[in-house]
Amino acid sequence: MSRRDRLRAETTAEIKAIALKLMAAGGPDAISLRAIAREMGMTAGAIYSYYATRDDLVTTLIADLYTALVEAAEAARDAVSADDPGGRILAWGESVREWALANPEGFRLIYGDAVPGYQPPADGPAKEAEQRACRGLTGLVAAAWGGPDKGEYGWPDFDPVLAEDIQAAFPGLPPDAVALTIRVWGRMHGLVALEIYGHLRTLTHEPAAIYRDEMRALIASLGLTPPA
Amino acid sequence: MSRRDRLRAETTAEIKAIALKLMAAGGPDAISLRAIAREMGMTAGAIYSYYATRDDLVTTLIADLYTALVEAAEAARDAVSADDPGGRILAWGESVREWALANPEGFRLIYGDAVPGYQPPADGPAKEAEQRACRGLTGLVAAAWGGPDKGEYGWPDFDPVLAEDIQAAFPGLPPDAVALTIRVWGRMHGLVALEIYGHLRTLTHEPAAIYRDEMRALIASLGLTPPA
DNA sequence: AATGATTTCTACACGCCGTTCAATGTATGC
DNA sequence: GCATACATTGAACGGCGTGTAGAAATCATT
Repeated sequence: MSRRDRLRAETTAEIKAIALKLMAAGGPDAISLRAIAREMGMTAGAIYSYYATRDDLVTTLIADLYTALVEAAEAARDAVSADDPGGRILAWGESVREWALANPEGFRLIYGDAVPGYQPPADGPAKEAEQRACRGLTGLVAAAWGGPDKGEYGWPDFDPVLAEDIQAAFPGLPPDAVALTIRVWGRMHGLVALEIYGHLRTLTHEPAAIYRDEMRALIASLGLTPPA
Repeated sequence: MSRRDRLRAETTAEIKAIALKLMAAGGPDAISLRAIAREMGMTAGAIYSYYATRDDLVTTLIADLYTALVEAAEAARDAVSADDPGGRILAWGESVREWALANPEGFRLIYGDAVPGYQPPADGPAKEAEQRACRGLTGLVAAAWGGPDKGEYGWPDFDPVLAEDIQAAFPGLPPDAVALTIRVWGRMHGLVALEIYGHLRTLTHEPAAIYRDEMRALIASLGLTPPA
C-alpha cells in the first residue's frame, strides 16, 4: 500500500467522520459537500475525487450505520445465553431502541427518507446489512418456532436471495416462520419509529416502559416466557 | 365575506392543491415555492402573502393530510357494526395501510422527516388530527378492554390534554388502556412504515398478507375473535 | 367619482446547495 | 530526470428559500 493510497484512505475516512458529525449536529440535511469541505479546509469540488456524487457518500454512510446497528443488536443478543430465547429477543429489541435513541439521525438515515431525493441502491453493503439483520431476527424466531406450520406462505413469496440465505442458515424452517419474522420486525420497528420521529413525545413520558411491555407481549406471543 | 377574501381563499386553496400535486409527482422535496409559483404563473415572492414561510405551507399540508387519513380510518371503522370490535380494528388497520399505499408521500410527510429542516409545531391542526387518531384508536381498544388493570401506568404518564380528552370520552378507562393503545398504534405503524419506505419490497412480495396476519394476531391478543 | 389605505405582486439581492470543468500544482513510478 | 497520474483549486452554472423595496392593483371611504 503506497503512501498515496494511505493518504487517500485517511481522507476518505475523514470525510465520513465529518459527515457523521455534521449529521449528528444538524440532522441529515446538514450533510452537504460544501459544509464537509469547509470543515476540512478544502473546496467542495475536491470531494468528487472520493465520492462520485453526494448520494454515493450517503450510501456508504447508511451502510456503515446499518452495520453498526446490526452489530450492536447481535452483541446484545449474544450477551444473553442461548437457552433463554425470550431474553435474547428482548435484548435485541431493547438494543435496537437504544441504538436508535443514541443515533436518531442514523436511524432516520437508515429507515427514513431523510435525504431529499435519495434513492437507495438495490444492492450493496446497505442491502447486505439489511439481510444480516433479517438473518439475526430469523434466528431469534427460529429458536422460538414450535408452532404449527399452516403452510400459508411459500418460498417464492420471498426474495430469492433471502430465501436461499435463510434455508441455508436454518434448515427445515418453513416459510411461515419468515413471514412471522417480518411481523416481528415490524412490531419492533413501529414504536421506535414513532418515538424517533417525535410522535410519542407529545403523548407519553414513558415510551421505554411501553416499548418494554410490547416486547414482553411479543415474546409471550411466540410461546416463550419473557424474563423477569 | 368580501370579494377580496374570496379570491384570497381561492388562491390559498390553489397553492395547497398544486403543492399536493407536486408532492405526489416528485416527492415531498418537490414542494418548492418556486415550483408552485411557476405552476401558477406567479413569482415565488407572491406566495409569501399567503404563507409566511415554507414551513407554514407544509404545516397546513400535513394537517390536511392527517385529517384525511383519520377520516378514512374512521369511515372504514364505522362501516363495520359496533358489535364486531375485532372487525372494526381490522378495518381501521387495513384502511390506514391502504391510505398510506395510495398516498405514500402523504404518509412520509405525516410520519417521516421528509421535508429537510422542518420542525412540527407543538400545537395546531396537525396535533389535533393526531389526538383525533389517538382517540379513535383508544375507542377501539376500549371496546376490547376487559383485561385486568394492573395499574402499571398513571394519568401523569401521559400528555395532560390527551389524558383529559380520553377520560372525558371513555369514563372509567384506566391509564393502562392508553398505554395499550399506544402499543397498538405502534404495531399498526411498524409494518406500514417499513413497507412505505421500501424495506419490505426487497424481502417479500406479500406485504398485504403479512400485515393482515399481524392485524389478526393483534386482535386475538386483545381477547377478541378476528373476523373470517 | 375621487382619494387614501391596504393588499398583492414583481424584481432583485443574498447565501446556500450539488455539480462540472479547465487549470495548477504535486507526488508517483519508470 | 521525466512523463504520467492524481489531488486540488477556483470559477461558473442552475436551482433553492428567504427577504426586501417599490410598483401595481384593489378595496373602502368620503
